[in-house]
Amino acid sequence: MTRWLEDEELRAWLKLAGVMLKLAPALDSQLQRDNDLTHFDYLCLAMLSESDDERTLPMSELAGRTNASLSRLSHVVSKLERRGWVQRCPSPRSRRVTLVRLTEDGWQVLVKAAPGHVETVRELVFDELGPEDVAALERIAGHIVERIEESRLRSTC
Amino acid sequence: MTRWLEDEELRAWLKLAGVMLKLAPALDSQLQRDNDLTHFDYLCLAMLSESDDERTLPMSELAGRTNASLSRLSHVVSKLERRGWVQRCPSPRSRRVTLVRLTEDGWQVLVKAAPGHVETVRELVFDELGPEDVAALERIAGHIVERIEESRLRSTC
DNA sequence: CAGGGAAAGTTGAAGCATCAAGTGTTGACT
DNA sequence: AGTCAACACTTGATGCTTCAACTTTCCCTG
Repeated sequence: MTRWLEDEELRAWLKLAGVMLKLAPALDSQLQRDNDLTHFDYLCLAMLSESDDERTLPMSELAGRTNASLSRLSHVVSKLERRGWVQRCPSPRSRRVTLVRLTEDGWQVLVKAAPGHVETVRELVFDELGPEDVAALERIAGHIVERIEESRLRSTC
Repeated sequence: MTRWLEDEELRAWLKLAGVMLKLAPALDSQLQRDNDLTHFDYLCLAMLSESDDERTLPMSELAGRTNASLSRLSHVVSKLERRGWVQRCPSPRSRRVTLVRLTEDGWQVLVKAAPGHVETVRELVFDELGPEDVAALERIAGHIVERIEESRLRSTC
């Protein structure tokens, strides 16, 4: 008794799949070429830079803000730490959380990479998109993200 | 002289990034668990099944329809061929194209996997999305995909 | 028709992501 | 005070993706 997708839905779905399959590689490719960074690397640095306290966040918090699993984040933080852009340190609050801090070098890398990345995002997404489209995009994407989170909750209970 | 993103744009962008980072893994996870398939594996089988002639397509055509590089596709087709779900054969038209054909076994796998996958897509994306949202999604996603393709053209010329 | 360049595909290596299993830590309940 | 489940990670193995290099085949242009 499967409810198949309507024509309209199917077309929208194929386009959305196209975005998933093409946008991430496109962003990766620009950042990799110009700054030897993954889009996910960039996100980590950016989220740390925007945290209030000393550019520092607990692993789980950073995982939440970057939409990543703790495992994925741990591997990436190790890489960034090897490059000296980030530093792990114990939390004074609890011995099971480890804090990640953006170093000065990491901040410089971010400052250097940001303009090109933002330019790419503008070019691929926002240029020629009217304000009502931006609003619709935020609404729809937000809705999808919420549904995914709800569904994860349901499956782990 | 970087034109940074407006507040509205930034919020929309973070949500869209969330979709990229969460939706693909969510789809992969369901298909992997229930059918030992990647979302990209599924797309390949599905695109072959919908081709007119004998469930057969040239590699490049399939790469186009699945938004993948030829290299990525080649590796995946090798895997699917090992499992007996797909078969490579030479094209009668030209000796440099290789055709990929969906086998009966591959068709059965697709038939078995489809309901669960469609159900997941409904649950994560389309349920509770009005018709005008679906239309907006198609329009916006289509726009982004176009811009990515244009930008690839520009950079290879 | 000869050569050169582009197109179609394959391959191997390197880097990423995911999964499952592990360690230590904490809070809650008895 | 002791136990036990849940939390916050980390690690190593496996599989997937990308990248660069390569082969074949085709087309075009002089």
